[in-house]
Amino acid sequence: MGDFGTVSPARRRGLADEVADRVREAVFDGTYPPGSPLREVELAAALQVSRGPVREALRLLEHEGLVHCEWHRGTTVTTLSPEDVAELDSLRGALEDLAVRRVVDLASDEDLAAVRRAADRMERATDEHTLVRLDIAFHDAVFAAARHRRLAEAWEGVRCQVHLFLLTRIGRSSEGYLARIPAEHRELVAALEARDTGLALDLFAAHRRHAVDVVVTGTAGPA
Amino acid sequence: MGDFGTVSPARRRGLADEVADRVREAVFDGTYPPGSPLREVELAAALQVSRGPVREALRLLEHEGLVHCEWHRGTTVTTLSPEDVAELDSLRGALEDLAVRRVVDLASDEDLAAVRRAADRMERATDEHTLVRLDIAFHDAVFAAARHRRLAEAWEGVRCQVHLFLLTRIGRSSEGYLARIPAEHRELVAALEARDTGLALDLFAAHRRHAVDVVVTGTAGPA
DNA sequence: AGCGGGTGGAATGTTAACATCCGAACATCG
DNA sequence: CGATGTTCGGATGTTAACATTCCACCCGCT
Repeated sequence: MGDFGTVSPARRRGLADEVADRVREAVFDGTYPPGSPLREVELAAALQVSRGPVREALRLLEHEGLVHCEWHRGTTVTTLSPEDVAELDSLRGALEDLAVRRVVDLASDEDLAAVRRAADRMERATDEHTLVRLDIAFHDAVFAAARHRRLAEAWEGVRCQVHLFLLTRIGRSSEGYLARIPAEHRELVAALEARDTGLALDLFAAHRRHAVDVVVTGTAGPA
Repeated sequence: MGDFGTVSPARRRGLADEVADRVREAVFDGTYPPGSPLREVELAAALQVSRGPVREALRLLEHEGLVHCEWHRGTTVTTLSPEDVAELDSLRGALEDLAVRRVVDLASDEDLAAVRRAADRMERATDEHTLVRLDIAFHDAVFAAARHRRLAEAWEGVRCQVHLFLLTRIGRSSEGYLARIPAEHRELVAALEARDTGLALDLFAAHRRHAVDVVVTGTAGPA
């Protein structure tokens, strides 16, 4: 079952990455809602590390778009305006189109299997927060299957913001979310496995459209 | 002549940004060729600052893809393999396609004028290095005209690598470069100003193609 | 009351010293 | 003679103290 043949990278990470992970989780857990200030000394004290790694982590999170830093004014959790959501969606579309094309053209069967597993995992989700997490994980798998390092890095630059956006989505309308989303992703996987570029592109575009519609119109759209 | 009406942001930058600029320039000047190690203490001593800002600057440059850091092993200037160039080109294509579409659809006349000025500036270039610099500046102007903050940030993630790539290009074949490139950019501007989406997309694609062809085939292509 | 300037506090930016880690060269043992 | 263990040097990772900057509050003036 495990992926033998590809041993774990076993690379030692610095404290900064660890701190970044913790803060990221805290933001997604709702501990730090959008707009909250993230003071370096507080985080340093809470995580029992010095301010150096904390600073580094905050800069990393800024590059991920999760927080916003201003000179001598501190960092706050990003709040996404409707314009931000539009920007995010268009950029994500450009990246995902390329990813989908590459997956269809030259993804290995193991990569596709990993994508399918990520989709399957969504079926067993019980609450919306974990479903959002698994949703992001699914798209991570898609970008990983594209086998394009720089593309995956570019996705990292919007990944957390999409997560944030999906979080506001479940705040607006969670009706049928748990049932609808897994089915939608099943279709995406099917199109990918069928190696149907046009269909996959359309389905992914529709998938994104559904997400923004909920936030923009405030409803789940036409049933 | 100057752009009055839009006052300079006048925001104070930290030392890290200053250091990053210096190192970037040094890399593009050839002071640090690809593969060179960038030691924190050396840079700190040379720039008369402490290691803190230098570390921060190096992390920034890593996000720009200009250098590569490894844990407890130091940072080195990026060396682009042929696969890297291919990755770079495809990602740049995805970003530039979106940018071109947006410029055609909703760029102001002032934005287009700025793009044209950037193209005009290339005519007066005398040596290849400054031409490369102006080439990058031209594409900066295009992304700026797209009025899409996140897209511009994504471009920043490939910008320096494209610069690096263009530098290797002039190393391979500089024949007719000084005369050809400005003309090519003039066509790009014309297509943009004509608001012809299809033509602009094609010309930008061809423009990218020319660049990679030089490096991949080792010649300037069919005369 | 409204406004301008000064002041205090708190947070970030910066620095220098300490701890940790990796790699290469040398010595050692089979 | 080859492989393994060790040691040494240099670099990065981390820490705590110092300097700078901003914001909010308050005071005095008009």
